[in-house]
Amino acid sequence: MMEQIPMPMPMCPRFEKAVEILSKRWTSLIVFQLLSGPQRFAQIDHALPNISGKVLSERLKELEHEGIVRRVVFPEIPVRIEYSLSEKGRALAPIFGEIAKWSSEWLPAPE
Amino acid sequence: MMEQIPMPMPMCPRFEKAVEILSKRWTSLIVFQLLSGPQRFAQIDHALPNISGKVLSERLKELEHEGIVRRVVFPEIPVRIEYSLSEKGRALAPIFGEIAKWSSEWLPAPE
DNA sequence: ATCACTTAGTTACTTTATGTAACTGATATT
DNA sequence: AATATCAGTTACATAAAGTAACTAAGTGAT
Repeated sequence: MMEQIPMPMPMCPRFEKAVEILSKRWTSLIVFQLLSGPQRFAQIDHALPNISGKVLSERLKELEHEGIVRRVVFPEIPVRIEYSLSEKGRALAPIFGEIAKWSSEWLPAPE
Repeated sequence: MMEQIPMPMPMCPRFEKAVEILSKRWTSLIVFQLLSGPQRFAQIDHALPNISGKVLSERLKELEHEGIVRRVVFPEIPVRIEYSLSEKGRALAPIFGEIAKWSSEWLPAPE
């Protein structure tokens, strides 16, 4: 007998896309790190101690492509490159605010 | 010469843990799906059309272990197993609210 | 001139995570 | 007896991420 499986509500594609962006490994932490201001490659790399340069470089490209991160080249010697959040990127801040609230309410404090 | 890299603020470990949970592939979508009420394995599987049974089963175990998802066995024939969110899990709702807001403001609507 | 050092990455290679399809076992329907 | 259900598991293949060495253009030290 065919059992009735309730037809699922199709998910909003924009919401799905947002989740896809945010739940790619490292993306959220990179954006969160950039919320504290423009930073250079090595700075971000050091702030997120276990990320590899390879993946950081991939993620920054993807985020730039999404219009969330800006990349500005200062032709000094040696070259200086600054990564920062666009308005679209800064608009993600309230999401992190809610994550912070949830984590402080529901996750155990480390001794 | 050793250049001064500003010492990064160490990230709050609870916040980091929350991001780790939420940014594991599929986790967010599973939790979001369960926000609409208790559901069985096959229902969740059908609602998230590209997830494999294997990974769904892994994620549900992890989320149960985190205390976010509850698993209740009804010893009917065939057995019925219901997955639902705990209070800790339902408390994640505001995060999804903010993601929804951001996505409707900043992501292009599909034609 | 040569060596060491900088920045912002890239390359080749390895390990881990995820996807795919077939399969399980207890029971029911046809 | 064959087929179906549910809630998964298993073996195998592919994709993603981690690791360490390397690059180019230039500076400063020896």
